[in-house]
Amino acid sequence: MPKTLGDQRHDKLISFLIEARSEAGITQVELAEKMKVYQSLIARLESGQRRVDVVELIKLGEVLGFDPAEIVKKIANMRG
Amino acid sequence: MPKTLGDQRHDKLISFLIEARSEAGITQVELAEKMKVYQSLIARLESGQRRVDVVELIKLGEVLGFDPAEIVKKIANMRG
DNA sequence: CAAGAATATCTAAATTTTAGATACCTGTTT
DNA sequence: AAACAGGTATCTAAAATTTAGATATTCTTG
Repeated sequence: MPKTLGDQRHDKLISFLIEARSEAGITQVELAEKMKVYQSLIARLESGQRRVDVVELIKLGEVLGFDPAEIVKKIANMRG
Repeated sequence: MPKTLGDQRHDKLISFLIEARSEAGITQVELAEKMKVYQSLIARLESGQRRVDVVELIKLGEVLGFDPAEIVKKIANMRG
């Protein structure tokens, strides 16, 4: 298992991303298409088996319509 | 070379991180110690050969004393 | 220019990520 | 209840990335 994983903040990030996709009303397959990756990758991402890099978070924000800085602010205030 | 690399936003992120360490007045070795990684890893990071994950950015903010949300906001407003 | 500090580069091993296939739900239709 | 469908999760092997550690290079500053 990757390293940053298991960190509370990573978990929070993940649940935020899942929520964001849900609110955007699109499926993993659709999100994958827009991000030009495979659905299995999105599944792994959302199940916390993969880290999210900063630029990727920004891209996800563009696709799903959320403000990446917002979520960073939220999770930054948690204890690791 | 990693994927997100070469992205303008990644480059901007990197230069911000370098600047932040410089302002914090610590060396790569010291930063590495605080982050519990090797100096070579910090060097790779700062030379843009490695992605920065979201939780890592937050930790860097804690160690170097910057607001991670701030930098995300800044670079999010650039074109990829 | 020498000495030391700081940063960069290299390599091989370890870890992680990926595509692609396939399996697993959870409804729904017949 | 069986067959189907849409959506998500899991598996595997290959590809890509990351890492530690060693070593080299590049500053500084006396």
